[in-house]
Amino acid sequence: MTKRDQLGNFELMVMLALIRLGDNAYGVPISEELEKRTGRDVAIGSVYAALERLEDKGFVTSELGEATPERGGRAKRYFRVTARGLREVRETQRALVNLWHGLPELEGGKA
Amino acid sequence: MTKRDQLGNFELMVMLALIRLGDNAYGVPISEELEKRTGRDVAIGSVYAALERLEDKGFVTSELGEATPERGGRAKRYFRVTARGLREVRETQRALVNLWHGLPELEGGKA
DNA sequence: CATTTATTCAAGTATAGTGAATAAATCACC
DNA sequence: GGTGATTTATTCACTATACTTGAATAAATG
Repeated sequence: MTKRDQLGNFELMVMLALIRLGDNAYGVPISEELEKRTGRDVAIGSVYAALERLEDKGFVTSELGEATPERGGRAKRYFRVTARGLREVRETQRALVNLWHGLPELEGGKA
Repeated sequence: MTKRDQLGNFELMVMLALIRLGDNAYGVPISEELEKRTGRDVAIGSVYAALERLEDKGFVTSELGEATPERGGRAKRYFRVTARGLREVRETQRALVNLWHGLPELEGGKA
């Protein structure tokens, strides 16, 4: 019955990319950041799907960027994490770190 | 078409509990370890389901315990992580740590 | 056969991955 | 100044995989 709205693996990664990107967090750079730091291919569609779920859960908010930049292309939709979202990220991080802390098999993954 | 067999969030946690438990890794203590370190309720059925997926992926192996212990109850099924499983855990850990490394919002989650 | 300890099953919901379609802006050209 | 090509970005429809839950089953002992 618990409706806990936990973070999935990919959702957590998206949240972390979002935090790092700050004011420049929208679809494309989020995707690039994930590829760069994880070394895995990231389908952009997955990113948007995760962002939508996260917004539904109240972990991020979004707003459209300015309507007429001096380049071609559609307007960007900027995302930012909410206080609740940040709390949830910390919570998930804490759980993981508790689980792997002190395991000699997992050295080098430090902080 | 990519069949990458990545670790889900819960699967990762189960793997970590498995590593920590060593020779005593079977359903019940795995579940307890998870509850203890994450602070979240864990349905034992979820643990078994994850273990089965992990075994399918070649990340863990299992074998039945001795048939006649001096207590009631069915025989235990012991699990252990494979070399490939350990590699995958390290890989996932590395990706996460890369993503949160250096973010001031996430201090205190150290190693 | 009652009790204990443990695993398995079935069926539902949630999360993730993919490729193609659509949207909204600028630019070049006449 | 209207039209279509180009650019940048988001959305959609579907499929696949992961997770959850509660109840059922299994295998041992007293």
